[in-house]
Amino acid sequence: MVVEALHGGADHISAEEIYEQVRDRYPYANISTVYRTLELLKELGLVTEVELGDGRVRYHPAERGRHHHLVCQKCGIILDLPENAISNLEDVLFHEYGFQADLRHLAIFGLCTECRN
Amino acid sequence: MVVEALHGGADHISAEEIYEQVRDRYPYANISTVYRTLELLKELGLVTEVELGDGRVRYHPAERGRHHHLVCQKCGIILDLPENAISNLEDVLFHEYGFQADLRHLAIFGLCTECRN
DNA sequence: GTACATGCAAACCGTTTGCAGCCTA
DNA sequence: TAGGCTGCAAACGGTTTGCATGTAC
Repeated sequence: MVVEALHGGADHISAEEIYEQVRDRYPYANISTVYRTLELLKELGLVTEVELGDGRVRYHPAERGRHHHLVCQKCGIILDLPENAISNLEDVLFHEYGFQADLRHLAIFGLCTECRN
Repeated sequence: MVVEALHGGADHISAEEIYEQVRDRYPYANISTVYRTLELLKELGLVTEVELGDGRVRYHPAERGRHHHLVCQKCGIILDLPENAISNLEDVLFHEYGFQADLRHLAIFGLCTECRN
C-alpha cells in the first residue's frame, strides 16, 4: 500500500501523507510501519528522498527518473526542472572544484512567475 | 554574545554551538534566548540561515556575503563556492523558466576530491 | 509602572526505537 | 519453532511557546 501511495499520489509525498492514504484502506496501520517500509524501499533503491524545505522528508519513486525542483517560497508550488538544465553546473563543479556533485532531486528556492510581482 | 559567537566561531554555526559558547561566558543563559536572538537577527537581515543536511539550521552573518556550499556526504567537509559559479544557473532559471531563484547559501551535496575514490 | 527580555519547563513535530504479540514458513 | 513484520507507546532531537520573574527606562 505504501508503494501504491507513492505511485498514485502527488509526486513528492511525505510519510504523513502516505500514512493517511494507507489508513484509509486499513485503519489499524501505524506510521512506524510506513517509515520502516520507506526505509526498506530506500535501501532497495526504489525511492529517493527530497527535502523541499518544509521540515519533512518527501519521497519519490526512483523509476520516475531524476529531476530537480523549483520551490516557490510564496505560494509553495513545486515546479519540476529537467535534469539537463543543471548538467552544466555539474561539469563546472567537477572540473573547477574537483567536487563530484550528487544532484539528484536538488531543491532550489525562489519565486515563481506568478508570485514574482 | 550571540553576535560575537556568530562572528568568532566557525563559518556556519548551529544554535546549539552558539549556545555552548554563550554558556561558557554566562552559565545561566538559556537556549531559548539564543533562538529568540537569532530570530531577531534574522528579521533585521543580519544573519541568514542555511540547511546543510544534518537536520539542524545553521547561521551565517549576512555581511560576510553570499556564497554556496559543497557538502561532502562522506567526510562532512564544507567547501565554500563563490557566488558567481552559479550565476549562470540563475540566468537560465530566470529566462527559461521564469523562476526568480533565491540562491543565497545553496547547499549542494556530493563527494569532495579526497573522498571520490 | 510599563514594556520588553530572560529563565525555566513543557509542548511541539517529524522521526526512530524497544518491546511484545502475531503470522508465516 | 524460528524469523520477521506489525502495532503500540515511548523516546528522541531540534525548535518553539506559555508563563512568571526580572530588569531597564
